Amino acid sequence: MNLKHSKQRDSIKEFLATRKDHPTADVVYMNVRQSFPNISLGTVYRNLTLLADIGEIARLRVGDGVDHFDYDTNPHYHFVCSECGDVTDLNTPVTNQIIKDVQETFEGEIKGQVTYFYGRCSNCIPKN
Amino acid sequence: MNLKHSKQRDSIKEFLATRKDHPTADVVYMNVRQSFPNISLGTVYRNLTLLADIGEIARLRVGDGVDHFDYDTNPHYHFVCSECGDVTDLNTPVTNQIIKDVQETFEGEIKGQVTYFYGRCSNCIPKN
DNA sequence: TTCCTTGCAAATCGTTTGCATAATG
DNA sequence: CATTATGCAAACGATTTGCAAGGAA
Repeated sequence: MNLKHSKQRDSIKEFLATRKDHPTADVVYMNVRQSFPNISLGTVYRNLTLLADIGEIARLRVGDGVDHFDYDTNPHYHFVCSECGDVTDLNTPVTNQIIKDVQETFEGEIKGQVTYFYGRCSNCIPKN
Repeated sequence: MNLKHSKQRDSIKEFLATRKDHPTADVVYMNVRQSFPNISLGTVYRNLTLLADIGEIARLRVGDGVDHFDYDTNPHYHFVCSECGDVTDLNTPVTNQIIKDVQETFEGEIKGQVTYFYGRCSNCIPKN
């Protein structure tokens, strides 16, 4: 894979690096547009896909029908608020034990695992 | 929610009950059409959504961009083959311990958890 | 007769892609 | 110069929805 430098791609990575939440392509687009008013959604999608493919960022499919992107590629759990849709990091360490357990009774080859937790985030729990 | 009987809905449930894999809406449509040649994709989607909402079936979002549906609503893990796309059940028991662990360090309210495993199924592993 | 359900088609949403042009190495 | 990246718009695939007609209680 032959890469060439691009200011747009840099800007997308930079933006992602500043966010601890997990923006969608559209959010990335809205924000990067402040530095590159002419950037197109297509370019944003192309670069997000490329960066995810080469492992510089992670694509998160949390089941809400929209892809989220994460600058942090270290394995960690995510929480998805069913009410506001926010995706946040959890700091419980990820274990591989479950993969070993499952592998024991499975004839295929398990390469990985995706887990996300859902519920109500603290902001969405009514305080009285 | 006020439900009325419908042959189409029955047929969709019946079909799902016979399958241990996890058909997509389109697959359900193709099959139910054998009994109801005039059924529309919209009706299939509407009923699958309805049945999932009232908890009679489960909607699986395994990250391949298409919703799968499962007649078995008991909590169990799923494996997704990255090569052929097949979704199969795993028989490793689901534990709630991980939820308790995560809840310890999380201010929100965790209601559930979704895990799927991916890799190569036995059919897709080359035999030499 | 009420109102839920259907079939049909059009609409929506997120994402991808073809193409001509611009930028990079 | 060779090739990758861009902007734009059109295309796409999965799913949803508006509407008038049909069916269940």
